[in-house]
Amino acid sequence: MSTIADVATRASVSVSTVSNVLNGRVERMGAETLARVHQAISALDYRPNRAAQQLKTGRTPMLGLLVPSIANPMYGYIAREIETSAQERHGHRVVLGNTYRNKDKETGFFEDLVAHQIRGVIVISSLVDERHFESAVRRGLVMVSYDRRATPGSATAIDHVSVDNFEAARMATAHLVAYGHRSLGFVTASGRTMSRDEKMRGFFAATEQAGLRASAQIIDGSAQSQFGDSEMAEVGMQLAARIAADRTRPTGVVALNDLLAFGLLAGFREAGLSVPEDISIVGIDGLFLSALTNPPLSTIRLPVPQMARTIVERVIGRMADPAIKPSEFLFTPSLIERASVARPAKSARVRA
Amino acid sequence: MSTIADVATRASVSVSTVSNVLNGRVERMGAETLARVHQAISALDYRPNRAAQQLKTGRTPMLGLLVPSIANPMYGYIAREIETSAQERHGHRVVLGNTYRNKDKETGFFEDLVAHQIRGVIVISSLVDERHFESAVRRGLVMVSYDRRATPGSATAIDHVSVDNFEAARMATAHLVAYGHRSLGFVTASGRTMSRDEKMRGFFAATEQAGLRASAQIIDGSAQSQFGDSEMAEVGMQLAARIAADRTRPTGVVALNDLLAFGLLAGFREAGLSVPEDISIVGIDGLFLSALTNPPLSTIRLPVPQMARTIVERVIGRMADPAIKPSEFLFTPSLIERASVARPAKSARVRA
DNA sequence: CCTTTCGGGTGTATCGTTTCAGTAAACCGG
DNA sequence: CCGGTTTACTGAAACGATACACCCGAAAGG
Repeated sequence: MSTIADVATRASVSVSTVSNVLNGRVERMGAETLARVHQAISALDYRPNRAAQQLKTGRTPMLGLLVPSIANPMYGYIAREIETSAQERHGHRVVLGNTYRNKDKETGFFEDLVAHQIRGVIVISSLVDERHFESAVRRGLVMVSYDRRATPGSATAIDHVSVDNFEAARMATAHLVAYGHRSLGFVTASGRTMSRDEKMRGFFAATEQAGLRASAQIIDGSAQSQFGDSEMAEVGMQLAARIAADRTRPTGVVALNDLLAFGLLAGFREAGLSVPEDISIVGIDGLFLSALTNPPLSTIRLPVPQMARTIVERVIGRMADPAIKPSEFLFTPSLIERASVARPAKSARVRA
Repeated sequence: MSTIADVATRASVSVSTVSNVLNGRVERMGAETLARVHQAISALDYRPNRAAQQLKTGRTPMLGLLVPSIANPMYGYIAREIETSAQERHGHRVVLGNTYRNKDKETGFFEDLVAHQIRGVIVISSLVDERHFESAVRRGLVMVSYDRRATPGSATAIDHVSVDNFEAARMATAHLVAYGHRSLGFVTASGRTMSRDEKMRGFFAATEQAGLRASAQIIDGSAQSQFGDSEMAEVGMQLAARIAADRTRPTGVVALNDLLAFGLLAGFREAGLSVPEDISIVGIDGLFLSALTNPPLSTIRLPVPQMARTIVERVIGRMADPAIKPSEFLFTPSLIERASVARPAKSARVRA
């Protein structure tokens, strides 16, 4: 591998000069010198050593990206958009880590980032407790968090970009109400995250407004582990069995997310219930897979590409200019109507 | 951030001594000195600057991981296993890149890795042409490739670990044959990759052995883009429509992969065909999602965690010892019987 | 008592950049 | 033709670790 010194020698200039052209400081440089340097660079196929640059400048064009599990299709989707945006629009590479929603893993990742002098990190959907985030920020990380709102009251140094989860659940619930459902459920995994809490509030707000609050219920199931890929679908299957066995079950449910809805779909089928004839379901996320289920899943789509772009712009922007204050970005979801929602059966309507 | 010099000062020793304890060269060190150094390290909460270490040693505990699209659940699954194994078992972080099966993106990623002095890279499922791989290897990368066999004849410097794709397709086909199917199809996306070619060979081998070669057919559809997540499912839907319209259609098909099978499932339903009554499907991959489809998909499971572990061991191992020769690792898949395969209908059997 | 050996450390060049102060030559107005 | 600017570069000190060569005092050997 050739170094900047090799280039300098070959172009018969000083190392400084080569460095100057490398960094675009060419305003007052002789045209011929410039040409010689360029010529030497390409002749030697020279690329600056990032480690050396980084040691000197304290910067490196990399970002950290923390997800609960990259095997979860939703996180995979977001990660793809983030990586692509970071790379194509900002020339940054992405270091990925699975956290399995484990605090120690998160902390360990932050420490490694700091050791590598990677200053920007994107954290996807995590635990309610974010104290270890704050300490990472104090160590110099510029952090943006997806899918959790700022902790109210605490002046945080973290950007938050997320979908309006309250609104997402509200829309999903309202959709069910519009189809004549009077007995509603919100199906969720146990374990609290910010986004789950908000969705529950949205669900209750919608039922309240429809005067259906009394019969509205939260149905939640425990996942042994919490990281949310196949686990999430399994919870859905178990919960479907439980719901099917319940004689006073809701006629329509909104699922915490599409993956849980997939499990519900499978579980209801197994229990002999058909969707949407016996029970309606609406998911949240808008995974491409939701178009493929049987029946196709009605769901709430999140504007993932836009969110990803915002996320990346924020980290990079704040790294470049520390004066920028962290803030909160809320995106509006939209309803995709498909075939998992129908009017409730007459018997059910009577029962309710 | 404190440096090694700060630690040295605080412990009243030289930097060399601190460096020695950092690197485990403590055999002939005074117990008390050692204690003082440790004490200073934790008092200052010191961590070595990776950039400096890297500049000096030329190493960095990172790996590159290239996938066509991390939004594809199969690649997400593999990526999760790889990252976890690299991190937990070898202390390496993973830099992720989406290639969209684009040669320039791949090349660009390799160049960035070289610039960052990251010497190990894992490449998932790529184009048939691997000349740019060889040139990356010449630039010093230690590469292991997943899901493509070594190009026969060319002495390559790349490890190949993959599933026995021939066997996977053969098993899938044989499963259909065992259920009495006499008219078989292999459904694939257009665009050649190594693994696709092998699966086709396996399909033909199985039909041949069953004396069904004459009626066995390849059914392929073009994807506009090639990176394979929602695209792949869309191809499946289109192909399902085409197959449904064909009066001499096969009674059983094996799909290139589970995602394609999902598309097929949705497409057949839309076309009014039911699975497995009207047509049987078997997928390949064994995604957790395949258990959730309606009907649950019979498929060929790949031993992903084992493969991931092997992949990571190979990169890290070969980075540590350049004397290790690259080689090829083939894993055996296994059949998961679920409900998307049944005996063909009588009418179909007559027709065949 | 002098020389080796060895335990326990230390000094410093080096990795490949960046950056800022410095400088030599050219230019320019008076 | 002189002093001051400008232009076009150059020199060298960092950045934070590593590692090789070296060193010093005490014990061992003869």
